[in-house]
Amino acid sequence: MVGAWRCMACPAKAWNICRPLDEDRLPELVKHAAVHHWSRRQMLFRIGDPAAGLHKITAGMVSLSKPMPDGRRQIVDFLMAGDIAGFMQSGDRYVFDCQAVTETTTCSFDRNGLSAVVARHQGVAAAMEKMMEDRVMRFADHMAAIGQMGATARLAYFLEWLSKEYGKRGLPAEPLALPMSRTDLADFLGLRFETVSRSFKELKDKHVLEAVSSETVVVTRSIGTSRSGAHLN
Amino acid sequence: MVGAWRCMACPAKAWNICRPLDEDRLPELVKHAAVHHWSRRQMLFRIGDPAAGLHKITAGMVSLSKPMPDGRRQIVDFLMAGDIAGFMQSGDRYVFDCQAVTETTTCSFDRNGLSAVVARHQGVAAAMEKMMEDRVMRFADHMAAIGQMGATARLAYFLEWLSKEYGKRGLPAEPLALPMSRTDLADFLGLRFETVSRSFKELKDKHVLEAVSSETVVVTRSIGTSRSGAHLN
DNA sequence: CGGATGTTTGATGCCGGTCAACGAACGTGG
DNA sequence: CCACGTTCGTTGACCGGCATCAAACATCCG
Repeated sequence: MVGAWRCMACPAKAWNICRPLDEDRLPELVKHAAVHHWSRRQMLFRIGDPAAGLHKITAGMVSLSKPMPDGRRQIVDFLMAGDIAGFMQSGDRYVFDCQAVTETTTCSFDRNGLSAVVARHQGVAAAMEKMMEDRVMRFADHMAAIGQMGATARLAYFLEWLSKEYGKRGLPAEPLALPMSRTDLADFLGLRFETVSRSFKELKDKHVLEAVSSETVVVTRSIGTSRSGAHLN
Repeated sequence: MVGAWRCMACPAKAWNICRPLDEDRLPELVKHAAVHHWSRRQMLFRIGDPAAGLHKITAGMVSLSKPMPDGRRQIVDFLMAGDIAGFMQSGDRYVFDCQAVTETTTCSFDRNGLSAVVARHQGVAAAMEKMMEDRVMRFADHMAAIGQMGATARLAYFLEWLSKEYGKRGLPAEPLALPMSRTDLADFLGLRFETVSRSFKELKDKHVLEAVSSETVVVTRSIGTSRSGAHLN
């Protein structure tokens, strides 16, 4: 349970379901919410778990993934401040694994409570719908990247996306923080972690990137227009 | 414009937006609809076109795809009887290319007219939402297949999916019709058409398939459990 | 029949997967 | 504080799967 006064300081207040609610209405939503904190690698939920609630990320990053029968996994998305994890469900079960990539705080909503708010506020319902649409389009883009691009181009596409996401949230994109491991990145891009590492090297050699550290880089040339690695695959 | 009496014979009546409407309510929806016919390879709409309407497929098959800057394309989905193309939009523009794979007939709805019906009927709104959810999950599955599976496993996964889709619609799944070209299949699976052809051969050699013709096969062994080609990639 | 289109099959090469070794960063315990 | 183990990222060597280039074949249709 959260006091609505807290929301005024919440960095995710300006996004999706909270955005359309003014100070008077916010308590309706907030009374169904609780702040949670998750440590690195902790699972927020697993595929097949009863879909207890939705987690709106207020800080940090989580991954959504599908495990494969042979132990591999496909990370389908990285979610950041303002995004909501767990609103996708089949029956009343979660359909993805959700794992904290960094230390993460969430504002977690009871499903039924949120449904009530959605039913009462057109703006909130529209926000939910828009999130779903955005996710479909994003999945399609990602699918196209994995299906059609070579390794280096996939990485470039990812860096460009990440940079934009940081920009939307007012986070610094230069240097660009890469909080996820090489393995996470590989599972996201449909590659092995060694290949991800080599692709970083190629971007550095082509002077598209400068490495500050293994988890921070500076993009020195516009990736989208440089067509870097676009000849691959 | 369609007479509601026609709907009684429509094979797609039992799906999504038409399903929740009884004979009395159907005309509300139908007055915004028009039957269209599309020939093989014809574009229903292109990415970036003003999103004029939604096309509910009553017979045939269409592909949804994203063109890449270098001329390649990623087919993100094949839609069949009962599915709706064109409800995904960014602003008021279509976000995919939609092309007829086979001769196709659609029942096409004016967007504003449909919106009015959606606003008035909870069942129709729920149907739209469910379609969106299903698409997200399907895209995630497809992404995982492309990202994690080898060529032959991807093909097997596709055949299994197609078989199920036919089953849902009461279409014969044995023999299994493959109306799309090898190129379409390649664009869907993130492969080249030669590789698709070779993967078919491998499935035949492993006695998972029997080829009736190049566009009709018989699945002789359960693909899902055979783990065919699952060792690849 | 001849041309266009689509599928199969072969030969070859390269991208990325696999296996392995090494180094950097970090935490723990002596 | 340093020795040690663990985890993660990098780099190298090698190889296999898929792309590429090419040719033969099948099917359809004017």
